[in-house]
Amino acid sequence: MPKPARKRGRPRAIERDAGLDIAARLFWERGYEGTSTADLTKAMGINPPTLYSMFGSKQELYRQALEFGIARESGRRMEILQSPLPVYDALRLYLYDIADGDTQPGKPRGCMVSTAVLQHAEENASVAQMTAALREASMQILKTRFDRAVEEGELPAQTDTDTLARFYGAIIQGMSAQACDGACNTRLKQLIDLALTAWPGKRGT
Amino acid sequence: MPKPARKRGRPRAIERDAGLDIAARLFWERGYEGTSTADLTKAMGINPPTLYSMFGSKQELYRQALEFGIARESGRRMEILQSPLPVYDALRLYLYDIADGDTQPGKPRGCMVSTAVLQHAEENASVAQMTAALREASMQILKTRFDRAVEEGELPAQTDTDTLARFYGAIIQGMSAQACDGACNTRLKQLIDLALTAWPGKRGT
DNA sequence: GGCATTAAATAGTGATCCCTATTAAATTAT
DNA sequence: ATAATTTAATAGGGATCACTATTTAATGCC
Repeated sequence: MPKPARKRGRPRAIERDAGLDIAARLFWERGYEGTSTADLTKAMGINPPTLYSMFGSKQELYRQALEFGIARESGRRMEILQSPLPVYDALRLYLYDIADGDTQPGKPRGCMVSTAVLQHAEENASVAQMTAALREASMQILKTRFDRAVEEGELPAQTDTDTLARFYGAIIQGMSAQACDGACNTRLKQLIDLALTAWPGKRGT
Repeated sequence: MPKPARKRGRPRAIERDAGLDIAARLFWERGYEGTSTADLTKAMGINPPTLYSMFGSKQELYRQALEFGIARESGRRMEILQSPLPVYDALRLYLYDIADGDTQPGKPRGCMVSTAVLQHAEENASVAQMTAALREASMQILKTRFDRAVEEGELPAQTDTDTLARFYGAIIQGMSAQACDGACNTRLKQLIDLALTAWPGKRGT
């Protein structure tokens, strides 16, 4: 019989996911260096030892908060990108979804990863490497999708899929920067529409 | 007779411009929040009171360092953009120059402005506003050049010059982010070349 | 040399940084 | 009730943060 599964011992003051949600939001808005552990404990309603026993360290909490925040979006975005649609349309919807993420009402502007920890103190180099790796991975996902499109004859065989992926990666990063600066959803999508005119074979050639 | 013009009183330990050069480099590499006043005084070889008497505050020093750093490039870039070349060629050379700036050997990666102070602590909101205003201004410069091209018949009358400017602004911001992550000069220029295929009227239509 | 001037260095300030040794509280099992 | 277990809170440590009141040094002019 599965009992209420209530472990013995003092109950947690906050669930792990609830803590990660709060941390993700703070790091997202203020960045890694701009968010203090005092900010985090205060927002979670806990004291420092609780934070450290739950998450280990500030850096480790950031890693987990990134993972948590990404997990919420990656499923939907993968579905969009790997859908049976033509690769061009899948890419367009994928970029639109990112633009929506950059401009959600009641949430921080921009992307949690695209423009995070670019310039940083030396002591935070390993944190910067985390976000850089995530950016690289997201461009690899695009490249892999484009490679498949080449294999399936949707793109010319000589297409430079790597540059194509890094180009749309740059658009994603630029959108995040402009969203941080206050750009609205419509503007970001105008940007996407223009960027899509660089797609191989569009507009003649 | 113009004497050596040596003022009386104790000579400065470091000239203002030399100090700004060092500050610009540090802020460029580590960002505003990642650079401490101790970093700055140590690199300049001075003590805190000297820094504060010369520059006022950390924020004020950042403002002056940005101004100093921008002044070194803006002249050349304006010449490129306002040259008698066709606007498309001027834009290409302009973007190439920025790519070169993002990947100078022996200098920090990326751009001092394009990806600076995007996420930040609340207390640094006014600093973020400074860099945001500089980004906005640089896109306005592009738009103004494109507007002129429309007037001179180089671009179709119905061209959305604002979106066009924000699109190449996004490319500039994306290049800076990717340069921070280690992208080389060649990669950035491949990106530019692809972005230029979105230029109105290129590749048919 | 002595004075006025200018800018430096000394030696800190209180606040905040990330983090922790220790103690107290809240729960289930006996 | 008592014990065992699990987690939270108290209280503070050492380092660093941006910044400054005060004193000292280095120059040109007389």
